[in-house]
Amino acid sequence: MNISAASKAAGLPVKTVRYYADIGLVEAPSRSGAGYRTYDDVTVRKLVFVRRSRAFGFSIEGCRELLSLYQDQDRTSSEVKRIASQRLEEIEEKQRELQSLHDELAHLVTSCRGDHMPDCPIIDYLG
Amino acid sequence: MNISAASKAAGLPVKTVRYYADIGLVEAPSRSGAGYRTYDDVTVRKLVFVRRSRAFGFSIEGCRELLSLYQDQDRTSSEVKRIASQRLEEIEEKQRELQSLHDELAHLVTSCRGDHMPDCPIIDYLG
DNA sequence: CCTAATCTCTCCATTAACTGGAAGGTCAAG
DNA sequence: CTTGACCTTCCAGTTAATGGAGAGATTAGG
Repeated sequence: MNISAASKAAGLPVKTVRYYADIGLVEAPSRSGAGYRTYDDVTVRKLVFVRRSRAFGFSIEGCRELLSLYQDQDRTSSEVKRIASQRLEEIEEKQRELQSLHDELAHLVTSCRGDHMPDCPIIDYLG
Repeated sequence: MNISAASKAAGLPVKTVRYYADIGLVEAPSRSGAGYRTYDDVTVRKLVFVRRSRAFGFSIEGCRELLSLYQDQDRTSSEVKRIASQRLEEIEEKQRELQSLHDELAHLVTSCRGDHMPDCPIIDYLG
């Protein structure tokens, strides 16, 4: 499988597929005579794994950790659960931040008349 | 006012204060004989303005735009409101994303037993 | 077999918004 | 006069890719 086929199979851009091998997130693929990367199904499955993990907002380092559990026959589900719970808490923290940001900004936007006059509670608040 | 005083007054790190002048977000401060930056109240107020705008998640370019409205006597509140509303929508979009992420991950975490066995619905989902 | 289009390669630069650190000059206190 | 705090510039690094140049490889059509 050349890189563009792997890219399609994994649902990731070609550049990203190369990048993930460059940083050692997945193993470097073997090369054809002309130096073309040749991907196998195992690596493609890891790429898919990384794509899904990234979609949950895991950092590359987090993906590295998850990948090693993915490949570890002796893992315990509690290890995985711990990592996922941690990420869940980060998401919840972010949600709280965003909520208060939202409420404050929404309040300001509501109180702004939005007319042709310069007076503006939003600007007043910021300044 | 030397940079550390301005930094404290603005509530921003010294490095950031320098940076904001470097990128032309606020005007470059005058210099003392020895080359020390000397800040005045007007610039400090703009730095505060930028800090608050950044806290709402406005990009530097967004801050630039807001700052120019801040200083524009002929602005209309509708311009400000438009920009703020736009940011509000971005926040809401982000909230929706985060919510579905949260729900999906929470579901997985809940369904994972978190014991000493390797079987794990989280890993299964990702792989 | 030739050519044009498509793939692929490597390497370098860029993005956003800072942050960290090195090497060195300045200033105020004791 | 020295110590320590403060200031300067410049360069590098952070995250996770992405864009592009320039060059080689492969494939499809004629």
